[in-house]
Amino acid sequence: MDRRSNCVKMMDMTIRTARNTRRSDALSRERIVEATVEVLDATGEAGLTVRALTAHLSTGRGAIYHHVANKEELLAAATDDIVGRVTAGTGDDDPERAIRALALGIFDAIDAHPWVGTQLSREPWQPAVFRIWKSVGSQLQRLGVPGPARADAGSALVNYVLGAAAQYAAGARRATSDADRKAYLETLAAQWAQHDPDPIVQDAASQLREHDDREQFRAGVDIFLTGITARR
Amino acid sequence: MDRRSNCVKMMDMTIRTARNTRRSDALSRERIVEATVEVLDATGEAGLTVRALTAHLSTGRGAIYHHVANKEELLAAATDDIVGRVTAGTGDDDPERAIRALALGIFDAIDAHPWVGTQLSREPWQPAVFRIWKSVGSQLQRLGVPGPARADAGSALVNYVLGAAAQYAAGARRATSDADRKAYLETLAAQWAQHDPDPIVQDAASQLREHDDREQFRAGVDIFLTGITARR
DNA sequence: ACCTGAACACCGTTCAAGT
DNA sequence: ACCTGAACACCGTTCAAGT
Repeated sequence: MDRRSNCVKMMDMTIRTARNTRRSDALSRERIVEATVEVLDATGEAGLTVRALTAHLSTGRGAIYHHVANKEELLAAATDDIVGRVTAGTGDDDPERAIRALALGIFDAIDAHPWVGTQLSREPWQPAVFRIWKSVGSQLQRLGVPGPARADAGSALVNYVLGAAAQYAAGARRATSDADRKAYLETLAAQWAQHDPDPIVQDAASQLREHDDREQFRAGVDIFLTGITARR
Repeated sequence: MDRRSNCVKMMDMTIRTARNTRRSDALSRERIVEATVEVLDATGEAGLTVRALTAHLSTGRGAIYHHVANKEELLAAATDDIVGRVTAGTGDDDPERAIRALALGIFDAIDAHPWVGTQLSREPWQPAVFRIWKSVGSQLQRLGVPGPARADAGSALVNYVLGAAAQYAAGARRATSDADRKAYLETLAAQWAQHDPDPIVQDAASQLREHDDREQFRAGVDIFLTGITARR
């Protein structure tokens, strides 16, 4: 990591000396957000420090404050970057299929970038969450859900997606590989079963061992869609 | 605050001198968790620092580490304290009404203690979340939802409740009074409406101005229950 | 205008020293 | 055994000084 960032720094210096111009990757809000995503993906939420970020960008600690107000804005911008790619890609003709695709798209984005799940449920009025509201709202309109009911339906669906996002993200953070994840759930199920003799818990523990997060998430979307269309 | 904590310290000293015994409020995990709730309620999540907590307890910074492993455990224990009171109080005969009461109980607890909402969606395997899972699971069983479907239904409902919890908590954190909250939503709706001419957004902005968080949350629970019973 | 990096005002946690 | 508080290894953010 240190080796690599020194190497990048040397390349920049060469370019600057040769052309005698501004370095080609001069700081910009865009470049900073891109670097933020890189640092978050590589080292997780705890790894995103201003020191780590500015080292990755080969610049001084204060430099980023010329382009973003603070770390919170940085996290919101990085999250919007990822979510923007998801909401841009849902062009299905059938509104119900479009909603499913949107929800699963967000699930998969969080699987790839767990920090997105944590960030989404932290601040309701950030751009990324606004994007999700807007997407869900327009599909519900196309589905024929009328005005006031649409607000309730949208709220239910968005809150479900964000809630699941945060929970699954925490799991993905804890166990990176599939094997780790399975072992972790196994231990947890055993703990539950040992801790509490209640048949509900015994049953839940055995379900936990063999459950598939993505399938369970999909089933939840179906339940809400059923609830929405049943009262249309 | 400083005045008050000095006063408490002096009282303790008097008691100790007079009786020549251990001070009456000797540290214990229970007392520490109680103090944590007090500090969180008074100053919010950002206000809970080990320094503030140990000052409130009139003790040294390191003292709490004899009773809890770290700050994360402290937050989980404080959250479990609040959620435990909610799950203990739902004894309705009708399982559907019991689910509604549980969900609204958690909503109200978060309204009173916004930090609970944030904490609940941060760590899926903490005691407080386990409590919620267990409560929901047993009511769904009484509702007649069979094994595998019950896991999907439980996951959907818990994720919805936790997602809504985090979103509303963030709102409650930002605006304490009802008037503040209304003014804030007003400003936000105006920003949306100005920022984006899309009719979906215009419509959502006007809904936002007059919407009631608690009613919307309740509507979401209804949508979910409809979805569950429609496929039973 | 933009960047640098030392300085500031904080954190959570540890641990030798006390009782 | 339990508590104390200085010390440690960090944070995010600011700002005078540079280019």
